[in-house]
Amino acid sequence: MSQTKPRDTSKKRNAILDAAIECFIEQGFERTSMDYIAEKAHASKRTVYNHFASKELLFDAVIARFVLANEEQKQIDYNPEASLISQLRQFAQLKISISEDAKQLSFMRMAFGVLLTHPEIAEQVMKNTDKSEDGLHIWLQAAVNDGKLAIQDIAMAAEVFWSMFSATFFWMALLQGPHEKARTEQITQEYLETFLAKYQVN
Amino acid sequence: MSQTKPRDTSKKRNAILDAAIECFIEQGFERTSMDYIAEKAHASKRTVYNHFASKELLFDAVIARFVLANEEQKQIDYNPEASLISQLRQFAQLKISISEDAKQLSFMRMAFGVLLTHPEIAEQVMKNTDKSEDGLHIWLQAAVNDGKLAIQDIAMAAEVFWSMFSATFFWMALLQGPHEKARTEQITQEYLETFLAKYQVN
DNA sequence: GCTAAATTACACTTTTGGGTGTAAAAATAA
DNA sequence: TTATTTTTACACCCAAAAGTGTAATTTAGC
Repeated sequence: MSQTKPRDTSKKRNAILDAAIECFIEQGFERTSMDYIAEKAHASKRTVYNHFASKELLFDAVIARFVLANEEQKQIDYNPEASLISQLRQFAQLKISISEDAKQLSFMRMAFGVLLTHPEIAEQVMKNTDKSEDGLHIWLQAAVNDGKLAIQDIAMAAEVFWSMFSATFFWMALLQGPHEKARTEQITQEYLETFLAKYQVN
Repeated sequence: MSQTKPRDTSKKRNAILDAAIECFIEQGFERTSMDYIAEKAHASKRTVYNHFASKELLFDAVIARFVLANEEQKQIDYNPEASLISQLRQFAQLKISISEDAKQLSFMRMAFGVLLTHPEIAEQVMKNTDKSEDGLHIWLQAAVNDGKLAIQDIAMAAEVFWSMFSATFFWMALLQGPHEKARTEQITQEYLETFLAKYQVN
């Protein structure tokens, strides 16, 4: 009779994930060896493999954890008293703050590098990421209901909004690093004005 | 007396580049071996190394060649008779057509994957790419001169324009492949209207 | 045809790194 | 304490792939 004696192995597992995420950011996926991860995690390579059957699966777990840690939906509530532009600026700030966080940027750079290079991993990762409701949608709907914005298609308007900010503060930042502060504000202002020129009710 | 007898080695060199570009697209940079490139180029590995001292340098040459081949500046001339939106749609089409060209998209995916993963290569490549004047700038200036657009900062307006289309038809296409035709037109229309809402003179 | 340059075949070195097998040691629930 | 699980140390395997040295062979300019 084999009795199941499940123990809590999450400590080592987390130590390994911590080390892995650090290594991947520091050296990139390809150049990080499993030996090095083990060393940083104060674990034996064998233990790493006991927890994660392959480097790919370890990478998947790292991504999953990162997504989990950052999926706190920062919702900005619609405030009929405040100006539209100031509230929209807060949404923009969500994207901008990513481009200002060197650690997060490094992680994204690494992750997308891997995803572009390894389609099979990309597929795995995409499966595990459910597209959650965008906080901007809710805000836009509220502004429409309040008669301040005229939008036919909320999803489309959100796409207009995010496309501008993503291109500059995510994709470009990925390649070139963060922007200068003055320039960031200048561009943000222009994007916000453009968005409102289209959707604001006169 | 050593007489120089320089021969034309561009044939083999180009065959190697052709093979390399094909291999990199097909398998990605990391997974392509120099042996395989040599085989596809109908050359010996030694010859490959005689032309390109390392895999990195071969990659650089591939990028340089691709940039060269695609740097034909497609300029759309300003036409005071035609509608602004129809002319701007032609600029948008430049970006969109990239996202519809599977081969080019594959190449971009591979190239950016490498650039994100290998910062040292990225640096090399960036050095070799001079930022050329954007055709849109010229068009926008002409439209301003014609009194049809009101733009303070041409470069900024161009950035607004390209950021929207790049995010959707370049970066997203890189990850997700091309968009459906109907959706492409819908989004394009919305982006163009947004741009004109901001800059068109009433 | 002569000659130097370019190319080839091929064997070889070397490094790297993913992944495994195993037996001993450490940790932990009961 | 005991029984079971987890972890460790460590030796190994193995495949892939970058890059080199060399001598023979082909090519092309003159």
